[in-house]
Amino acid sequence: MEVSKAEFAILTAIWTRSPCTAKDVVDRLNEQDSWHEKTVKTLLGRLVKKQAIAFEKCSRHYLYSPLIDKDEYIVKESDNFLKRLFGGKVSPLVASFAKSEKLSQSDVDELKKIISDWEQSND
Amino acid sequence: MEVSKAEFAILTAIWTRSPCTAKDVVDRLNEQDSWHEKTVKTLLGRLVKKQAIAFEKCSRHYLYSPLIDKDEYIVKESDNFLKRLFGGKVSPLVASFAKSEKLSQSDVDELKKIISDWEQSND
DNA sequence: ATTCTTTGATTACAAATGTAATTTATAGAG
DNA sequence: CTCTATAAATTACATTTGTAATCAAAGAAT
Repeated sequence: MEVSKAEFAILTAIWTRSPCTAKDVVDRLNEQDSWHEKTVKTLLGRLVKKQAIAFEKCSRHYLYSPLIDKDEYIVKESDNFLKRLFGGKVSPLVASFAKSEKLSQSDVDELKKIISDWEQSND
Repeated sequence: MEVSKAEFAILTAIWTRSPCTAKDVVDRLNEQDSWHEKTVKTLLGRLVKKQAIAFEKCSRHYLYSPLIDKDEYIVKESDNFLKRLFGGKVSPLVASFAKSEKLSQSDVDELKKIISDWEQSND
């Protein structure tokens, strides 16, 4: 199942805290960018149709909840992306970032931590 | 400037070796997947219109070349992707991969190499 | 109970995308 | 010099996407 970029933004807002109303989603999104309420409603409908989210009626308004797991979805998306651009591996992406001076010391520190944790659990 | 996924596949084939003919692109793509010649021609046309590639006539057929730099484009795309899904940083992506058991020993080795190179040039 | 207001449902619509078929021009064959 | 095969240009068309406006139903206010 595929969600578009705009739909993904909606989904992210729902992942943040759910169940939530359409209004909640609009408000949450508008902390960052400006979304028209009608647009958000449309996208919520599309996400429901795609079975990415579900809703339950609560008197006059709906409460939306995710049907797909955030981590799972994000890993799948990342995997697709890496396949398209980097032969499916993370390191070429990191290398590319390093090469274009987009790695900070804190990025590197975090990477080192991730690696040491990985090594810890892979002995 | 934006290129779609299908257009990106074409562009990648052109980056591999250029200048090259439409036929070259089709052949190169068909080593992996199956692309219809007409589809490839359409996409070449769209890439020309977007000024992502250029062509020069060589008697009856065209020779295509990229107008945008591969590394630059890939970094920009990666940056956009990371912004959308990971707050713009690489480490959360790597962490996500680690968590879902998608990191191999060789990936980790490569990451360590990238990090040590980075530290070398950032003292 | 009737009207207003809010919220979900339906409809709209252009641009982008994937996927090709048809038309046209032209280099090469005879 | 004419005909044909091939490559590029043009046209096609359904689907997806972004972005809303309009329609309809159901509580809330009076």
